Amino acid sequence: MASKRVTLADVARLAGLSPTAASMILNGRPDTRLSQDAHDRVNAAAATLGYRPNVAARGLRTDKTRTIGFISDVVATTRFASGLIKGALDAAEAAGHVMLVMETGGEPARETEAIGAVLDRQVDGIVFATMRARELYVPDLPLGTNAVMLNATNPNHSTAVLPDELRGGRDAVELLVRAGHRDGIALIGQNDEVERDVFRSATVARRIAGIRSAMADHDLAFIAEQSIWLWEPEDGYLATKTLLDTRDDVRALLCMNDRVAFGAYQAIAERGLRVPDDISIVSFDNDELAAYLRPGLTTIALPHEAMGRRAVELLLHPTESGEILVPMPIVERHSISAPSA
Amino acid sequence: MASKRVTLADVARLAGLSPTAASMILNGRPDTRLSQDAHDRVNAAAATLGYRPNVAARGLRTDKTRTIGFISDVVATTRFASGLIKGALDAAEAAGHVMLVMETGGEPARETEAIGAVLDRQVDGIVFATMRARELYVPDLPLGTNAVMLNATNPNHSTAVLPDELRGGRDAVELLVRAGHRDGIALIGQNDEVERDVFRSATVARRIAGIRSAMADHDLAFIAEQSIWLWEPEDGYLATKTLLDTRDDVRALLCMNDRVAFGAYQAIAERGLRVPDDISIVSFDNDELAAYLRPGLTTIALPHEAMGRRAVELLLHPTESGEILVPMPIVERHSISAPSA
DNA sequence: TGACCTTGCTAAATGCATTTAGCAAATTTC
DNA sequence: GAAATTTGCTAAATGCATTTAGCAAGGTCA
Repeated sequence: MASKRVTLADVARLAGLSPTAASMILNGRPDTRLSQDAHDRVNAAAATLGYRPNVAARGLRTDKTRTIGFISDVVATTRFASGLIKGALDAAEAAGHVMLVMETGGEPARETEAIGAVLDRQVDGIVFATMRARELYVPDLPLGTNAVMLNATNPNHSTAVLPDELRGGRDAVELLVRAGHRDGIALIGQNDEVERDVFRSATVARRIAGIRSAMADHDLAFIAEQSIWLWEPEDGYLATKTLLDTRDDVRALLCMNDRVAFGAYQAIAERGLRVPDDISIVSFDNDELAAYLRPGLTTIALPHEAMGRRAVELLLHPTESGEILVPMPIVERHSISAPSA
Repeated sequence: MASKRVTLADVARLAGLSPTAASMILNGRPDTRLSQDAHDRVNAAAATLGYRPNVAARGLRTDKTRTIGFISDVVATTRFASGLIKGALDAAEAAGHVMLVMETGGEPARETEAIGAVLDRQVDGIVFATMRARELYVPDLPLGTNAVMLNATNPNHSTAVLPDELRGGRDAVELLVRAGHRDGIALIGQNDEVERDVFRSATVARRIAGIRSAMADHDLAFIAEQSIWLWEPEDGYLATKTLLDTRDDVRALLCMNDRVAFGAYQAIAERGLRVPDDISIVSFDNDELAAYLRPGLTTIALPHEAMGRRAVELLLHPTESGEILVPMPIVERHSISAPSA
């Protein structure tokens, strides 16, 4: 039959002391005047019995549960941003916390329910994450609940961990320029809606702002901008196909993400051209696809894991607030070469 | 200032009744003899105050927390199997439970720690998941803790949710046969280690067993078997390239997974051949890649979400035990056609 | 009218760890 | 040697919901 749980009282009894003493010793209370002998006896007793404090009972008293809530729209669900969870999980584990994961599909009702559910379990804080960085609706939280936004922003909760897209956008252009590209650069995935922000993402607008500012700094202009609404492989394929139908002076493609670049590869191959000899490509995200492509795709990575980690660290130790910008690593593979003469 | 939590006592006071009455009414106890009037007053009071039971306090008493533990090696982490989590999360939400997610990287020490952590939080049950279905080491659990294996097996915990790979393997062959393929079928990804099982996966051995049995039923034989160790795009590319170098009668490829098939597409395109006109391809997993490929890849899907859902349902309502085989859906896209004459 | 139910409700115990208040013995201080 | 500290430890309260045991008022049966 199920062996009963070992309680603090059991430990105290075995050590020949009161639960009070046992509690103080096991929690390492500093000012206590308990003897060394008492310490030894309690520690020994706890060890022999394999004592583990009941988190519920402790939480009832202290309001701390070493548990954090991770509420996201579709992060866990989708393969795109699962790095956010991984990073958060790592940081939580490192801090001796566990994570309650919830998905709301972005629906306000489920979101409210999710917040209630984690609050009922007295979480020490909540991370709100979104897949595509955007302004997130967050119902009022009881005062004193701390929260951090992950890949999201919200007017009521200023601490937000975001990728440094402005810098990332600049880096993508720099990569091309440094390889010698000046003419024949086209942009695939430009999108007014995105530039005007809001709908899709709070940060992708910055990506393109970075791109444009770096282009301007180098006195360059795109020879074409293929605007597409969705950024899936199919869209990238079509846009690139159209582009190649129209012009024959394309030497480099700046794709708004790796899935678009994936489609661009297909269109380029179909035309009998080669990456990077005929056309260089640089892109964003460092999706798993980027490594699978032949040749490997050079891309500016979305630092999902680092962001997830940072969010949890900030939740547990709020050392700074406001927008925390995490650098986007440059992942160089083989899709960029010097332009052919 | 932080508004105090509303407790059951508050509700009782407002309703002019004892906490006992309030508790019984809110929990819908059947045999109670409390008046309709009392019911109404308590419900009204709970509603006006926005009362939410403290899960820790309740758990202390009842040992039920409406929380389940999801312990995996690298499932959350990796994009491959995130569907397992999604399905589990859905089922948990549907049952009014929340999920504590932990990742152990497959390390026994972290695994033991994770089990301790979720047990400390009095979870109602634990789902143990692995990315690649395999026999999973699970430290002893206190008796009475229920557990189900997800995409994994374990001698001590018989309830295991697995994909029906045997059937899936057969279906892949059927797809080819039904399209008219009899000759010129090659297998990419055969691997003795896998067939002998254990190391890689408890279920992939069944996949290939299914393939072989269906081939035998139709009196067919592979014209070639390219054995590869890893099943990544690069490996599939190389294996297919080698195959095409050796023979020119290849009409159909049975790839052990979509990443291998992805590599096969690359090798086929490089040779100036076309899918499916020159070579049909069928594969396994229904990785996101499968939809991105041109033409779309027909594949036997790993039913991750359905599996995750099933595992949680079984954990909460153990209606059956042993191996629960979840069917692998056939996802038909455009990589199979009748063999050219 | 007295024994026995019902009905409608509540007091108090319980689960477990933490924490406040404080007691008794030993030691120090003047 | 009496008063004041210090040392070492504990009783009891607390947080919150659930649950067992049982009470008082009104009704029924004979």
